[in-house]
Amino acid sequence: MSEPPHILVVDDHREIRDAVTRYLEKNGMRATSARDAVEMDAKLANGQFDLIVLDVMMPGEDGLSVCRRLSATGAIPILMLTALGEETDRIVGLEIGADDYLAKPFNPRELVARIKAILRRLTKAEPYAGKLSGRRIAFAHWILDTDSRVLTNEDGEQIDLTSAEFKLLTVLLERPRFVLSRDQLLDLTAGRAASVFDRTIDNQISRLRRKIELDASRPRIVTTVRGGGYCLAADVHELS
Amino acid sequence: MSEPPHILVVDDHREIRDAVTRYLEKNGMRATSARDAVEMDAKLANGQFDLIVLDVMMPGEDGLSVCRRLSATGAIPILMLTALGEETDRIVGLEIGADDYLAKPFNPRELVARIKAILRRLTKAEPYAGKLSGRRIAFAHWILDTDSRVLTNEDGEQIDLTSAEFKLLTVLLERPRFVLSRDQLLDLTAGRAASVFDRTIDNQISRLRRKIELDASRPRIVTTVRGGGYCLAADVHELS
DNA sequence: GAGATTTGTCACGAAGTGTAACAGGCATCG
DNA sequence: CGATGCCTGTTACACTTCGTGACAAATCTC
Repeated sequence: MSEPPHILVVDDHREIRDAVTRYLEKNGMRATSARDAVEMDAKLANGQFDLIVLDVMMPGEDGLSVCRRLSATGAIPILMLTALGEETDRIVGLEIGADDYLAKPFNPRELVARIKAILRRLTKAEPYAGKLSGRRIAFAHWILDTDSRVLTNEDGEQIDLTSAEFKLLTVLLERPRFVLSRDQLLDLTAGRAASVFDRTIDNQISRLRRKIELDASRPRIVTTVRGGGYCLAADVHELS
Repeated sequence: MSEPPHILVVDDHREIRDAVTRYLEKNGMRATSARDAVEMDAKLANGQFDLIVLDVMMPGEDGLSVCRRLSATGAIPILMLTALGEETDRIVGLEIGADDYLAKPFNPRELVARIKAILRRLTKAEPYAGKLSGRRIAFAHWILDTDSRVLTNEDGEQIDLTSAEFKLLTVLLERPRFVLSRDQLLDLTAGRAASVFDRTIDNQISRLRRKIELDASRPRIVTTVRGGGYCLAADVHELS
């Protein structure tokens, strides 16, 4: 989530929708709103969202049903808005699948805090080395220990990687033989967007090659795709 | 938990304590109250409680500190009460260990709902690897005895840790492979916020490495994440 | 309360990273 | 085939972030 998180606000009351989206935007998030379940589905189909703020009481398909439906796939976290009444107990009680809920009337500040808490919980759940954490990954003539960030070759020679090099290599290793643009790499490694003439990735690739290629002037492991980006050109497999 | 759950309410305001305990009892729970951390400790020592409702702002040891202390053992779930202000973000941001929080002024009904939610969550899904409760923790080539604060390696060699080193190591061991910022580390170990150019954590990391790393100049157990913080890069498991 | 140990702060050198600049390579077009 | 312009690799350098020795303050021990 390098970009500001994108929140979809689903509520049938115009005032609430507007107030919430405005407040979220004021707090550095992007916000889109939908009036009901149908509109929500349409927007979900098109855009990429990080979280849904969902009102329970809605005409048409109600919030509980929507929540059940969405959480079945587990694809997107949900924060429910409820009128403080019987429903609260039900939402909490039934494990509908919402990640949190907030009773109306609520303090917008708390809404933001809880949204952030959910997002943080989710992103934080990912350890530093990503999916490869705690493993040993073999590729080309190297074995990477994703804990200690050390590369070992067949001769037992060891090379330490810096944080940036390690992160870059990890991102590549997770997608072998797949071309990643500089933009994607920068996003995936540093979580930021590239400025116009950004040579950061080129440089890091250069530094990485110096460490892992047999002949850095003729790279075989991390290859350049002209006009495209870079690509890890090797088989990758995990060791026990 | 076949018996009604027993809740300990810790708040320095008499009215809140009384109102909350009354409300909890009306909802089928047992409730006991404590005025401050000292009284809380006394009651904890005697009775058996299922959950603590803990106010952040208290004279004497404050709620954050108490929470940190209690959650280190992981023995009892905590719901924090906060004035909606700066602290909310901090509580949510740092992994203080609270299971949920509620902003004042709150609806008592919501308090009950959240308490029930926590209790339900806990009785249901136990397998949470985060907190360490065992007294012998194995990681890398070491075994840490959390009672005596002694590290033992495979050769039987023993190393004493100072309390700061021990606390730091413990905090890291509870979150293997997660990057913790200096701010978080300082907060979690010492319970204070970092001043602008605070090198306290750097130093403690340095001292810890000297004791636990094979080659302190090339750390493999506690790795540095540039711009991020530090990370425990090893498997951690409790022994018996 | 003196001495030992532990901990926090300062300072400075070392290492890592981003940006700019430039050089060389490759493609396109005439 | 040569000129032109874009893309990439690499060096150099500035700037930031880290590691750690030294010392002072705080804490513990006896």
